[in-house]
Amino acid sequence: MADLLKPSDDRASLSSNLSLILGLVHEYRTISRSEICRQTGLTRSTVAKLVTTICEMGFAVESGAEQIDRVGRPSISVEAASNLIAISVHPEVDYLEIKAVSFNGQIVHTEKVLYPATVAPEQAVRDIVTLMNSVIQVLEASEKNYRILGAGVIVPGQIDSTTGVVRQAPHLEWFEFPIRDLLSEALDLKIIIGNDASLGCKAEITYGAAKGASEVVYLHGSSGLGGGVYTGGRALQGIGGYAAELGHVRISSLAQNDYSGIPGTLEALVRREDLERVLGLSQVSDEELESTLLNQRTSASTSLAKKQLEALGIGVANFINIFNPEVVVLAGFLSGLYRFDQKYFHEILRLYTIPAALEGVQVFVAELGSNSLAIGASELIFEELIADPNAFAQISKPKR
Amino acid sequence: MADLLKPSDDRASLSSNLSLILGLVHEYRTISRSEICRQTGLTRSTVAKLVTTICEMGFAVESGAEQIDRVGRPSISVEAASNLIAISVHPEVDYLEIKAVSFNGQIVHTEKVLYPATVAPEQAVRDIVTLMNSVIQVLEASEKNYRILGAGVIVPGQIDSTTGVVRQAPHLEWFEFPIRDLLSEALDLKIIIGNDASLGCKAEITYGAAKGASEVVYLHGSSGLGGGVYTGGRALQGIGGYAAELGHVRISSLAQNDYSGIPGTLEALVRREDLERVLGLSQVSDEELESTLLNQRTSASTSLAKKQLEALGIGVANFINIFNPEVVVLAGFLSGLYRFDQKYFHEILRLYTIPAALEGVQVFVAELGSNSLAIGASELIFEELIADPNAFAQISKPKR
DNA sequence: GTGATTTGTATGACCATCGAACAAATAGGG
DNA sequence: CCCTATTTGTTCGATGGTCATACAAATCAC
Repeated sequence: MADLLKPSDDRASLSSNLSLILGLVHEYRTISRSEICRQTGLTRSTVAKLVTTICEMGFAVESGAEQIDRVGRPSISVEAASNLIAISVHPEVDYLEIKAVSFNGQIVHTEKVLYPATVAPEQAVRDIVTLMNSVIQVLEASEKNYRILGAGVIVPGQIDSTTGVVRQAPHLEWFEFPIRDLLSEALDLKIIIGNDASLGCKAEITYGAAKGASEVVYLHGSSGLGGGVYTGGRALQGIGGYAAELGHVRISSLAQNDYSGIPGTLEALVRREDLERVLGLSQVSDEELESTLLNQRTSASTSLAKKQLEALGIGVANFINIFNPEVVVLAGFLSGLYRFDQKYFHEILRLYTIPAALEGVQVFVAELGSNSLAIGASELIFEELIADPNAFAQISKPKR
Repeated sequence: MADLLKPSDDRASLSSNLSLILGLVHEYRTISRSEICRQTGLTRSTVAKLVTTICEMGFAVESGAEQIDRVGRPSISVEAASNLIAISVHPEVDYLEIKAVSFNGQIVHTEKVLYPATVAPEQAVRDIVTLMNSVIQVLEASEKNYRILGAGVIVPGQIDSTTGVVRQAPHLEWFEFPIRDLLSEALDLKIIIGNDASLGCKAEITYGAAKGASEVVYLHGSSGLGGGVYTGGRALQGIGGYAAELGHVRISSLAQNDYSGIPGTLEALVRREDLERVLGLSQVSDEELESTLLNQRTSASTSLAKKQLEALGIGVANFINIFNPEVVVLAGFLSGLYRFDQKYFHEILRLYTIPAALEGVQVFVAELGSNSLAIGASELIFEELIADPNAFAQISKPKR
């Protein structure tokens, strides 16, 4: 049970209709007041009052009416503020990338550093701090009156989001590293960390291939194989936040290990590097890998791709039986693998799923490109804003 | 997005604090007003008013103070009404059982019919109607002023709960059978159908081994192998309600099929009938099976049990990686299998899980015995009452 | 222009909840 | 046995978010 439930807030994140509307404004970037009425079921008077509040708080602006061509008085448009910024921080094996994302979904600034070799986490933190300071300087120098709300860190590995500790990120070789506190101390900024695949999933649901879906299984293939799951419109967290480790699900009796040392798992059987090797590639982008895979089919590459597709299909079939999702999103190099032979993939699904669970499922490739993770990371911060706008309001509203 | 969101109701089931309190009363059977204040965070005045409303509606009664031995004025106890009844209906291969469950959790009446052979679904419906009428008659003859709110049907198979259709129940040999509408028409009663394992899971979470846990994986082994999952305190449904088919998750490359024709799944590898055969038993209860398994260990039975335990362990390990649950509940004959060699089972878990996901997990055997499913089915009805008490209030409250 | 339609605005009313003040009921100590 | 501290129930006025109503404004179609 909820130990201490304050009067008006329900257990969910949307404490009030203020949050509800603010969320809509953020989601749609710009939305008319009448549309807000329709979506929320609130009356015009209530919406008017709440929208005014949101604008007074500086989270949105009312602009002149937009849509025409319809009978009736045109409705006022509400636009998400463009000066509210959440920063996404993405440390990877061979680079460090920082992007500034505005509340209305624009990437307003990007900085990137390439790493020739793996760096220790302490060094990475130092690099993040210098790069962040540079970003902050640029933003503050602008005339647009930017306001930085916080930063979301994209971690390719298992994290404890409540403590802000990276538990293990095998590729980065980070283990039990308290990155959140280190960063928030050094930068005096709200920091939230998130798993890379979960953030990609969040972004695809909010703005991409799975837009609006409430039951989503997302699989992201890069060097490893990560996953994200939404059920009932909420991210699958688990008790410690380690849920949705879909790459480490065992689907075969084979002895081949994955990066976490578990044999016969999806990650052990569907490997980007094996595809690269059989195609004679190395260090290529997902797009290059895909085009080579699709256009230069050899018997060796076809055989491998089909083997991987079968494994992927069995894995996805399991997830369909488990989650009965509305949408399955394949991201990273999995998009290309899927496009290699969609028909075969769907055959595998039919073979290994309960018919009832399969029937509503749609399989999509990811839509959002390189900004997907950054947008997901920015949502970490913006979700907090939306859940409790008052905490972020600059001008404290006059008491009475 | 919620299409039409009425002012005060949030998207969750708990529309108001009235529901919140009614849910507490139901969960605790009897709870003091001061305890309600603590649990909800509402003020005494508000709780007083809401509790009065609940009592006026006939869903609870206020009895004299109970607890003593503490300083201060003793708090008034609120008891869930004992005359509100939800009926559970359980058609199985070899029997049909109906139980009447009161709002305060008592089984007030039971009727059971044995089936020598499988019956057609149409015949089963006729039997249910006659048996239900008998139950209704008994209850109405009582002086306790029983009020039947509806019936929950326990289905051992896949169902569409929104349409009330049994999609496929292989053991019963029921396919695409609209049992809800047939029953509600014949009985003029609210009918809700649920999957057996999901209902068992619900019961164990509300009153059993997983009490109070929000992230639970439940596995029930009988003739087949069913599952139930709770995440974020809510049942995993999926888009069509077919989620949590944990028995049909493939974990091995073996060719052995399960009841749904999928090879290498948990259900195909962990089979009650195989255990019975190796022990020279047939048609025994779970308790008998367990005691024989534990006390008469032969090399053949040990080898089989260990093989099954390994398969079960791999399956559960997968679910741990996927859900990062707080509690795993093993029910049916799986309890006995687990008790056969817990240590071995946990070794398997360590082998096939991500350490971070495993660390918070507790494995329990089911606590509730034969009434578990009936209680889960009754919850189907009582949850509706709790979500919208006004719809069930007999005396329409005076308008002003 | 006129009417129909849709939306914004202003105002009063409603209702759930809070907060404060007081009464009631208990335990423990002198 | 009375007094105090503590906890809870009760009452009543205040608050604040939302609704409903009436009216004004802005657009289209004729």
